[in-house]
Amino acid sequence: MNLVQVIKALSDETRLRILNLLRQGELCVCEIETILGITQSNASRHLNRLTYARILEFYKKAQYVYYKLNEDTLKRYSFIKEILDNELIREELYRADLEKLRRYRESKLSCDDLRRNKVCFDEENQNLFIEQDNAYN
Amino acid sequence: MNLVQVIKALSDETRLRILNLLRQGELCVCEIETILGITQSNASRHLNRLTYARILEFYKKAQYVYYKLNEDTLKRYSFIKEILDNELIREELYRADLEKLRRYRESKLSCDDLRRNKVCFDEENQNLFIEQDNAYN
DNA sequence: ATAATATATGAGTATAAACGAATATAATCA
DNA sequence: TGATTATATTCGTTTATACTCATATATTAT
Repeated sequence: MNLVQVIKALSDETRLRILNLLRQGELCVCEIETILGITQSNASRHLNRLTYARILEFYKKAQYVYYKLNEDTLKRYSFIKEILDNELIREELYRADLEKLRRYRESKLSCDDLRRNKVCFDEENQNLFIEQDNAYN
Repeated sequence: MNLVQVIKALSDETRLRILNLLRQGELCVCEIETILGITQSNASRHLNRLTYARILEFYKKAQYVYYKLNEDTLKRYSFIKEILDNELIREELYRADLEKLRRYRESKLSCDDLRRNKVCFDEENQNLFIEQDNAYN
């Protein structure tokens, strides 16, 4: 892994959004999907790319895969830390994502709830809302 | 210009090589081409891209266009400075380019000489060599 | 064992990026 | 003025990237 490859791994908005979330602590794939409003396969692919560049690492627990920042890599490439700590916060998009994450955590809902109850984020007011299970789900 | 766009501008090896050279001071396009061994149109395009991202700026003097780092942008995005100051030097490719630049400057040849005499860099020993003008050039 | 769920991956498509060759433009020199 | 030179740009091609939909895999729950 050389410098250009690391920078390329950072040069995508969705991947920066993922790193922005994971800066607050580990998350499983379905949490990332839901908070960012992206498809499952898209989330998986971006997570894979960041892992390949060693910017992320993961561990499996039950049926979930938890991703988190690879601290060794952040130490080695201090400019990544600089971006995460000082640049992301300057743009509204990333601040809004953090707000969604905060509300999700505040709700005390689990990843299971997210899927079972089809929890979504209302794009207008950023609030969590829950569609209860019904026969057609 | 937002964060992703700046990072994308940095996510190419040739552009990093250009920035690496310009860290040592301004250069005109033909000097960059020759030292990096890339085509004129390629050099021009990458310089344009870096200028569009405000990482570079330029001024014209006679028939030449001189490019240099935009210090305001480097102050604003300190991670760029971090990359230029601490990361490039770690990889052989960029160190070799700096050595070519040093030899070029040591030779006291001008940009005019570079072109008129078809100065090239021998890729094996990194030395400058000069093909004298002749009727077939 | 079977069904359900979380995640990864394959296939196809659309878009972006990088490049070389040729041409256009603008400045200089003879 | 006409030729030369430095740089930018256009065009066509190739490769890389991002995305969706569908399917595969693996784990859990019943």
